[in-house]
Amino acid sequence: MAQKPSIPKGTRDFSPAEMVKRNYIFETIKEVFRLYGFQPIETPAMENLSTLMGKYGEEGDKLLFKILNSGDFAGNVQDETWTEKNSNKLTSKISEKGLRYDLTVPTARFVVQYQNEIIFPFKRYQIQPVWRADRPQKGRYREFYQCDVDVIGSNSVLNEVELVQIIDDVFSRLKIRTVVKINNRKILSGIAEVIGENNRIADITVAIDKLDKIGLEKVNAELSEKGVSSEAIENLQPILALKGSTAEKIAQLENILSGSGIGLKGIAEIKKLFGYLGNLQLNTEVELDLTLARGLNYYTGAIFEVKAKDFEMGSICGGGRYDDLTGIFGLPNVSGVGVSFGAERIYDVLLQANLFPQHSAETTKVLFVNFGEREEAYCLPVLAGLRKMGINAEIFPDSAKMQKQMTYANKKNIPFVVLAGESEMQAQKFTLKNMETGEQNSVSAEELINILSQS
RNA sequence: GUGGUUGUAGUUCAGUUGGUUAGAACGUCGGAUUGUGGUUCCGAAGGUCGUGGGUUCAAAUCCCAUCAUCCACCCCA
Repeated sequence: MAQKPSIPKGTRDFSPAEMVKRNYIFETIKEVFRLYGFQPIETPAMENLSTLMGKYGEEGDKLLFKILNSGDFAGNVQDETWTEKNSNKLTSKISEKGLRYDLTVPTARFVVQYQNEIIFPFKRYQIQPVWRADRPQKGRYREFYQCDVDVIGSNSVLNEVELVQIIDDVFSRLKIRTVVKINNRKILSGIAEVIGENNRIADITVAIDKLDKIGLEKVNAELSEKGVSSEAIENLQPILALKGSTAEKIAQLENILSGSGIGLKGIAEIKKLFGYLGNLQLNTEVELDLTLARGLNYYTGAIFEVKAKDFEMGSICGGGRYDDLTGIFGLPNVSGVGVSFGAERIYDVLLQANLFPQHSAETTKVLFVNFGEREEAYCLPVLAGLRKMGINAEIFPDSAKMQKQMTYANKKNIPFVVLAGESEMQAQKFTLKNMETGEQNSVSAEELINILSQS
């Protein structure tokens, strides 16, 4: 046996059966995006490293896949650069491109680059793979798809409302019961301000984020370890302990944050958002969750996270608002708000719950068994008629054994088989077999098309 | 980046204190069945035991190295 071929760690092949399922998710998501007026863009798999570096923090830079320069990349490097063995320095000499790490930064680049052509507010969606040189583990890959939908260039809370509607719409169609958790960065900033730790927002939010994971005590321990004063931690306790309905939480927070301008601004936004959402007939639950911080530190307003009920699984969708999306590329004061659907995790949920449709537009509906040349000729016009009606149909290309052809239909999960041999030809009929019930009928060409276009 | 796990047939895995020719299930192919699949029965093909070295009369089994894999942590989707 020759050496077994393989693919890089953390990457995957997708079989036809898997692609049918994946496309079901992507198509459902796209349909909903279009329904709200979003249009697709695509950007290249690779970006200039100058576009990517420094946008994801120090960790992120390490997790970027870098592309070796073409040609004689080593020739221009000075000897001392090699011998110094400083990877960072060396990298900049031999690599100037990298694989995209997410879709947000390329979109920001896109907006800045085409700012004079883009119609604002820019409502775009983008479904493409991204790459991270992370160490893969369960449910985490080095190549995976992101399904982003964003509105860029509008500060209106109406966008947040519509994003929640989109989330509701998508998961209703996929039949996944969800709860949408919402928070606001300004409230978190307000909290930091009120407890007197203005510039420790990052540490505080990261710690708060872990509240339901590691518990109150460990969060407090982590906070003091990070250098947050014990007084501030003390002041934080009533906030962490907030209970009750969203409306009740908001009322209490309004009180607590009365001394913080930014905090009150956040309250106002949240109030408006929940006010709108309250009047909509949503299937999903929506709640204010102050422990929701998300690691990304560029969010400045609303923060979203969607969890699947009935499943032990991380979030299946998340996002938020960032007020200065494009500033780093030289276009300040452009706000963006969006969410990203986690296709891989949604796939796992649908698979576990057996929620994928049995047959889709991408599977064959009917197979014609091949009995020989004369029979082939007899079948071809009907086959063409079926396809004209938009029915996926195929004929087995060789007059192989019947058993083999039936097995083929069975494995491809084709629901109908047509048998047309000598006796059928004589009677100008076709035998239509239902592969699920085993039942079969003799029908004319016209009836065949009628039956298949209706079932 | 840190810690651990496992590498045996296409796949999932057995394989005794080291001992003759390395097994099973599923899958594949063929047959029972020249026009009937998914359920039955019979048969066949398929392995340099991840790779390299060492210990031994003898290694899938013990030791070392190396590569790969999966899992957890950090972080994230």
